[in-house]
Parts: sequence; structure tokens; C-alpha cells
Amino acid sequence: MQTQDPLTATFAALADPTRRAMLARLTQGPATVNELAEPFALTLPTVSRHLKVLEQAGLISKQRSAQSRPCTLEIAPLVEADAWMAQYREFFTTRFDRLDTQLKAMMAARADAAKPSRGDQ
Amino acid sequence: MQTQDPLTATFAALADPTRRAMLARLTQGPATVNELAEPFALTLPTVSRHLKVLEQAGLISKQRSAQSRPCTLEIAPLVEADAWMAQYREFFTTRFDRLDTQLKAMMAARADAAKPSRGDQ
DNA sequence: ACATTATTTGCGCTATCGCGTAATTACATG
DNA sequence: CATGTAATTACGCGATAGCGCAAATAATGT
Repeated sequence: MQTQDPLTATFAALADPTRRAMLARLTQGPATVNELAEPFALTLPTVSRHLKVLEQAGLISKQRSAQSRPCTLEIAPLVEADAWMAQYREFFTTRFDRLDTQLKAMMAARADAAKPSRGDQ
Repeated sequence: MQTQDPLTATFAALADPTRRAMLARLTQGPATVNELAEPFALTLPTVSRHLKVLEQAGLISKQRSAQSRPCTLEIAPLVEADAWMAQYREFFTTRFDRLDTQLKAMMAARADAAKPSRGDQ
């Protein structure tokens, strides 16, 4: 896993349903590797590797508590991804506005078509 | 590319700097495959395949205008990804609040440490 | 019909991903 | 120190990703 830019690492980490489910679980609070593995039909090594991907993306951190290593959700990469999305939020609100305008124009045209027997008042 | 759930397809599509750059370009308005290829040191077939990934994720659509196929940014998958993120937005605002509280507590403790030569007033 | 421009498809290559099994490290406890 | 529990690393496998090159398709202009 060649070092890549943070956004790429974040999106790559999120591009897997198992990993997203793990993050969802971690919103409930920290959990050990075993606990995180429990809902899945996957072996522990596989789960461990998924967690490593999340960790390297900065999406989780691992503490050490006795034999277990509880994982905690880390928000920084999500904030960054969110900031990236924001760039498009503006775009798509204007897009929606335009759609809205178009829609209104269409409805107006339809209304006109419905009662065409009128002058411009 | 086995059919997968939309979020996975979206995040996978976003997990590539080239594809993200293409989306950024498309916020400026539609562009042809050639135009989208121009900034990159990539062959056209490669660019075409990147665009196919974006299209299959629903992030762009292709029109046909004469010989060229202008691509347009489509927002639906971004809205969906945004909705997924929102689930965490709430989490990380509470997280920040907690951090904030902790920080204030720490600073208060420091202030106390700075002037310990005082009774409880 | 023929040449031109725009884009995609087929093929082969190397690299990475996701998975399991087996072996290994790191702690804790009898 | 031996045993058990938690987690990781090593190794190999089949599938997929990303790339270029060459060939094919699509639409247009001559």
C-alpha cells in the first residue's frame, strides 16, 4: 500500500461494506478486534487487515488495554472527506435550483397550454 | 466489476485522484472525453475507462453531440454519499463538544496549577 | 465510398485486494 | 514456566484495477 494522499486512502477505505459496517459499529463506542469481527462471517486475520486499512486511513486508532486492542473511531478523515464533498454541495444546490426553475417554467407552460384562450391581460 | 451497492461504487469511484480531478473539471460544465483527458499524462483508452467507472457509479452521464460524447456531472450519488456522511456528522460534532469540554477542563486545571498559592477563596 | 475525428474494446501485463490457513507475537494467569 | 487468549504476520490463491498498445466502432465531412 504505497503512501497515497489522505482523501484517496479515506475513500478507498470507505469503498468496502464491511469496513463501513465496522465504522458504524464504532459510533456506539470503542470495540475490540474480536467484537468487531463477531457480526461477520470472516476470519480474524481478515478482520484485522480491514482494521489496518481503516487505521492507515486514520479512520480509527487502536489503544492497548491488557491483551486486547480496543479500536476507536477517529473523525479527522471524515471531516476532510466532508470538506471535499462540500465543494460539490454548492454545485448541486445550484443544480437543484436550476432544475426547480426549469420545473416551474414547464408547469407554467402547461398551465398556459391548458387555457390558451386568453390574451396577455 | 460485479454489480455492487451504490455507496460502494461511489466511494470506489472517488478513491482515485484522476477521477476526482475529472469530477472537479465537470463542475465547470460538460466536457468531452478528449477535453477531460487533456490535463493528464494518460492515453485516451485509460481516460475512457475512468469515465466508464464514473458513469457506472452514476456520477456522470454521457450525451451524444455529433462525434463527441460530452460528459455531465450527476449529483445523485454524491447526495447519497453525503447522506451517509451525515450519520457521522452528528457523531463528530458531539465528539468535538466532548473534546472542547475536555480542553476547557485541562486549561482550568492548568490555571489552577499556575496559582496554587490560594485557598478556595 | 473514403478519409477524419472521437471514443471504445480487446489483449496482455503488473500490482493490489480480499480471503483463508497456518504460524507467530504479545500479554496475562495458573 | 506452561497455558490460554487476543491479535498480527507470513504465505498462497483467485479476482480485480489500472495501464499502454493496437484494433475496432461511430459519426461526420469530402
